[in-house]
Amino acid sequence: MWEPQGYRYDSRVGDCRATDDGTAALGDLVMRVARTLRRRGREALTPWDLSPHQARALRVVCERDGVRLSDLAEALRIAPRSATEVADGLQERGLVERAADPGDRRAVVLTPTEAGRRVQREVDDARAADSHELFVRLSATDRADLERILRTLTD
Amino acid sequence: MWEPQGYRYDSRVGDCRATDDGTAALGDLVMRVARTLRRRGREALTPWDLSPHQARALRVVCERDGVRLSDLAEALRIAPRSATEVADGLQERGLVERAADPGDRRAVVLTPTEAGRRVQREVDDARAADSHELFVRLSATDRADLERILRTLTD
DNA sequence: CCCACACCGTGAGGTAACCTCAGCATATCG
DNA sequence: CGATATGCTGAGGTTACCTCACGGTGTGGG
Repeated sequence: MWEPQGYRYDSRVGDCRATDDGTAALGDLVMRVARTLRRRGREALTPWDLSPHQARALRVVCERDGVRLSDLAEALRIAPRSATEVADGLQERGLVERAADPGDRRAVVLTPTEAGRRVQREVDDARAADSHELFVRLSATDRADLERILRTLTD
Repeated sequence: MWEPQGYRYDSRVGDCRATDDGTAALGDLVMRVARTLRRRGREALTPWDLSPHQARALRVVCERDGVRLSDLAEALRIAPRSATEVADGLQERGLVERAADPGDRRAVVLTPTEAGRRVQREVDDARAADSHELFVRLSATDRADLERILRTLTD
């Protein structure tokens, strides 16, 4: 019985070796939690039939309220050409609109439609609810500790 | 100036909303650290020209010391057919060997070659060193707290 | 002023890593 | 012993990337 659901780049793995001081297991643990988050995030997106990338693109478009395709590519860390395709997908779904940049007639700016803005809000709420559901099991002090510790790891 | 290096499914994002109790930011933080780990893990793999998936497959083969293709597929959470291709890649590099399963002549078992075992050990060491390098910045108590907290999130 | 040059988005076409389906060889069970 | 299930793989499709080339547009030096 095989079911597709899974995606690539998991990296949750087994145990570590003797010489270790626990740091290897930490990496695996983080990856494991991240995998859970990613899976749930993907599932949370299905009602809108959006890929994670599309959701991210929509978020960028809504946040900056008008993005040039090349800027979107940079934000998404994909090649400029690929941003065209992401924009196509969002436009097909009626979530963004293409318009000529008044300041530079070569450029195309993506702006959110009303539907796009609404979907973005709903997706954001769903994501927050999902994250909440996972982390609410921690005590308040654990949450604070976790945040502090993770923050020292990201700078 | 565009450089490919990046891969998909990042999901490190901006801030959360007012109604929130910090749980949303926690999700983003975890994803962020995970992204760092994944990137570094990928970079650590380049000397052997292995994809993350191949490294994972090699690990499974070495751990279980002889895996049927269908079991590998299950471990990797990919379709059985796709395991054939992963095995092809590893075999081309001389890291695993195909052999008929003595107990079931339909099945093919993958066994690590000597080179495969060595590479697996080296990759594992590199990964451990990498994880160490990241987490060693934390105090011992922070590391213990982090491990404990993450463990309560994975059950 | 204009022309070489850089930059914008996109068509064309390629690749990697998945997938499903069909088919052959083998196992298993009534 | 035949029906049915299982294990691997060839053939071919999909998706999400990529590079290259091109036409339309800005820009700075002669």
